[in-house]
Amino acid sequence: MIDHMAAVDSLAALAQSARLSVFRRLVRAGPEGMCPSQLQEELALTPSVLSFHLKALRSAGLLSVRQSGRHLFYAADFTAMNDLLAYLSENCCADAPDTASDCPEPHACATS
Amino acid sequence: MIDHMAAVDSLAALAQSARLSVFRRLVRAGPEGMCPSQLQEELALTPSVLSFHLKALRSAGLLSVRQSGRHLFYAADFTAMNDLLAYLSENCCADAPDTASDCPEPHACATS
DNA sequence: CTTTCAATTCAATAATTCTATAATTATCGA
DNA sequence: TCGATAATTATAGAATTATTGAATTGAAAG
Repeated sequence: MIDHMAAVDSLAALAQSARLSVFRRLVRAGPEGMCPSQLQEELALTPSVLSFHLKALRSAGLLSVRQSGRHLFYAADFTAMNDLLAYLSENCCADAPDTASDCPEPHACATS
Repeated sequence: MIDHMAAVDSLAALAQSARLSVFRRLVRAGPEGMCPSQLQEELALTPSVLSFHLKALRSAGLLSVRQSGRHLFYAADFTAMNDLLAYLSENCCADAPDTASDCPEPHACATS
């Protein structure tokens, strides 16, 4: 579902203050997504900084983009996010089954 | 439960190949944890590199340490991990409630 | 007390990543 | 077509982070 390298890339993409804010805003926004100008205003980022960070999130596979006229709509990729969350908790306590009773259940979030 | 800065720090700690391997190995190991010498052998890391990365994970609050004789035991902090997972999926699709039907359920993993 | 083993620290170098500014591409409406 | 808006790209300098190998601390065993 996701490999080690992809997980590192996703985590690196999220491991930056502005990018984490952007991603969380888009998670909140849902599948409709938002365009850079809205994000820019809400999060107080300059266009080029926002673009730089959107590109990083997109390269990591965490965002999808669609165009509508001169607006772009970025949306969180919920499958990618859920894969990442699953990867982090995978095999939780496999070597200590006695304590594994309340390990995390798999995530699932809207994809459409 | 976790704030923005703590989330960035945790993500940055995990966003590195060796560190992600160490963390996942410790997640698998459960609350008992493992000592650096075991990790070093299993993951093929030099002592100083391992120490460097363990320190980074510990600084981010993702690991706990206990001493036993001349061995240290590092263990994943499951509460910290679950807080991070929850932070990433928090308010998922809040702005698009129609599509939020299958948003992630909260995580919970062994802490003792 | 000396040796050995576990683990960390330190200093130097190498590599990556962030920010800011300026310039560029593309779309829409008058 | 021209001007304005949406967004990206380019580039360079600053800052952060990773790797290496040697030196160091500390506990345990003989």
